[in-house]
Amino acid sequence: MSDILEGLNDRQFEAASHVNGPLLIIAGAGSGKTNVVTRRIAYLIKEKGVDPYNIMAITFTNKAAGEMRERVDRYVGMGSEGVWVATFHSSCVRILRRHIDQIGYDNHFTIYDTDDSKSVMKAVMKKLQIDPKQIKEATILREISNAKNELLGPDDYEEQHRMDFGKRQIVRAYLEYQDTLRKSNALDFDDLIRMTVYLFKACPEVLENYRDRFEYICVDEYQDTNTAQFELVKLLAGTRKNICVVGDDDQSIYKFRGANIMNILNFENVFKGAKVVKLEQNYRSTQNILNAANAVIAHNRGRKTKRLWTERESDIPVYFNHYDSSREEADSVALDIARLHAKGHAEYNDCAILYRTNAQSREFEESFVRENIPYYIVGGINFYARKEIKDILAYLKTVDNASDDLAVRRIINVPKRSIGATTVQKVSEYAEMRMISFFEACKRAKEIEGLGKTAAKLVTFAQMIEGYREDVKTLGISAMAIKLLDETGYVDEIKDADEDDAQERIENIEELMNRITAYEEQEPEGTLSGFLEEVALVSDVDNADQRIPRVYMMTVHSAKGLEFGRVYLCGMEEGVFPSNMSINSGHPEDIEEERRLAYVAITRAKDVLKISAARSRRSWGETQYNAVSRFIKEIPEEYLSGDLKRIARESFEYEERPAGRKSFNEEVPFGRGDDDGFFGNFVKARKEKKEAPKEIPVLTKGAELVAGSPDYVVGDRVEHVKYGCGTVTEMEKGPKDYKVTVMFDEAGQKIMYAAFAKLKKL
DNA sequence: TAGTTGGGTTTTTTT
DNA sequence: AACCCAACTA
Repeated sequence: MSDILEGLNDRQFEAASHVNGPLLIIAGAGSGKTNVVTRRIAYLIKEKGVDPYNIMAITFTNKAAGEMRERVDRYVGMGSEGVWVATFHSSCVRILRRHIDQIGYDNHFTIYDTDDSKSVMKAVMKKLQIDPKQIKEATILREISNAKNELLGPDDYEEQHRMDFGKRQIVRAYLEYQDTLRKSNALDFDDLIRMTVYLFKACPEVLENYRDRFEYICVDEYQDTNTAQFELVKLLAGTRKNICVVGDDDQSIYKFRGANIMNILNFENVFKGAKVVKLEQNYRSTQNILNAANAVIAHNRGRKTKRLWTERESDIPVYFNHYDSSREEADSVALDIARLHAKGHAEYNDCAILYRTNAQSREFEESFVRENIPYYIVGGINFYARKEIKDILAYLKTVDNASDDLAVRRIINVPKRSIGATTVQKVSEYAEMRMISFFEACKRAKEIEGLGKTAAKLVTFAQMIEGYREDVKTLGISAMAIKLLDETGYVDEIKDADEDDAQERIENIEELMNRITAYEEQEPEGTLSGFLEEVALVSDVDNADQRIPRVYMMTVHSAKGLEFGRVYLCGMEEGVFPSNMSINSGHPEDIEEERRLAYVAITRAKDVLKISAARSRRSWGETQYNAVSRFIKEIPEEYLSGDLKRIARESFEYEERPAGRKSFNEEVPFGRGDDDGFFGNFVKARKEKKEAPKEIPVLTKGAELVAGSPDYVVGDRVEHVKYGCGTVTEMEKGPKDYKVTVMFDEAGQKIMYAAFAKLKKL
């Protein structure tokens, strides 16, 4: 027997050693599925002589893809890079970049994110005079997204709803929306999948090409696939049907995004004769945690019955605390972590705060700032969704693809160039009439009537952009971007505006510059399109480096696929988790999805799980009083410590020990006194702390950039506002600025521009 | 054209 | 409470 599969348990071995024909792996949380999948790939290559080039592994997140890549490289060694490991979306982009011209698009297409789609829809509704009060743009976009996930293009959708007058407006909006995208040479997220399927169906020779290549296909998180993705996989699998899917029906939590749980439940019917393997041994959590998880998920119907078990016994119970307010909940969690950390019982990056909605992060953030605990919020406002980042990206997009009207219009007057709405309107009309892009119309502004002096400004703008298009070719992306930031005066404008978040916004721009240089470093052949593509497809979770010592806060959705030593599952209340929407929808299956979500949350914890709820919670202006979540009541009391009737103070009477022994702790740091005076005092005492006055970094203005060379050299120790201390390992003089590489003690290696980094010599 | 103000809306989750 | 947009004013 081969040593590639050594150390696997029986079930894992059975799955990993399967070679031909369809295979369904039902992999419970923490059952080592990535291990099984990657070992199987290694086994196919090394033992069965399969060429790495003939294997494809598809995931949902870049993070999962990255992990898989790493392990495949490790097990396979030489030649492993031939294996196609990518997310659904990036796989499709790769394919479309090569062949999309065959279905009438330009290969230089832009990818629109959710925000972009929203802007387009707004404009569409205005044009079609659809009243946003009658149908919300979000409703239309959701409907369009659903249609696309079901592979219905605008024409198919129109056909299907020909007689449906209630949907008349949506049909019109969809047609116009798609038309706008096409003119801008843009695809939205859903289009990436849909167009690839369309391409395969329209051009059999292209499909044939990929079918020949991908002899073995493996799909991760299969329970999250939607109809379009399923179709894509089916097309690629062809008649060979060497398809291996891995998933867990109990962790299907993306129905709202079109995921079709039937894809996994029906797999055996669609792929007759499929081998099915269940992985039920969990290598992550303690038995107590699994007991709670099993108890909750057992309340769902329509699942493939499965029961997780482990060899990890532990004395640490699952905690439940019922606080008086969400404020108290946040403070207590922060205090708990602060105390454990002070005693050396917990590392910050071992801890995660999980909640149902992003809005809940706020209170935790406040408490953590007060306690001086480093934290990181995953998701929420995506880094790339911030205004200043979107602005600069719009510049880059304009440089990359001038037909992207959305991007051009976003920046035409940012920073202020005295080009107002009236002018934009006139240019749009002109462009529309001549069937040219907005940018093209700007170039010809002199021909447009009634613009007066603004015409010259438009021409200058267009020339400036075209200048940068040349600059990318000669200088590269980052140097062009630096030049752009400098010449447009974008950063200056932020500084001059003197808003109190100026510092933060400049730091964000700095971070964007870091990411550009990082991209250039990683992909020496990289292009501007390539960078923008990565930006569009990389999410926040992908970037969250769990090795950095800080507490991680995120929604349960974002936490899927991750694990933490200590998990604080917060806001377990009726109306929050399960959400009001799911309770009131009238569809019992919506509650089941919430329950799966709760199951995902619980199974993130390795050693300690602390669940909490609050009696009162402020949410949009009003105080709400919620009952304890039904999911908590589904956990038998013997699995919980601190029952529903007891109160906050008891959470701190136990201090868990690494060995797992329970012991009483006399000091009650946070007990409720005889009455409720303590809470107000507590908050007041902490509020005193003052923040250091904000300092705005000195940067840009070409002169300063070139003149001031840094006061440090290679080998020096330096300090960075965000990354802490590190050693300079490399310095390279660029056209405008020094490019500095620093190895930070905690944050790892970063490449940055001296003017932005503001490094302090130590 | 740009800045201000008031009113209405918002929260489920995301590649 | 916070954000976004439209309408109004300078």
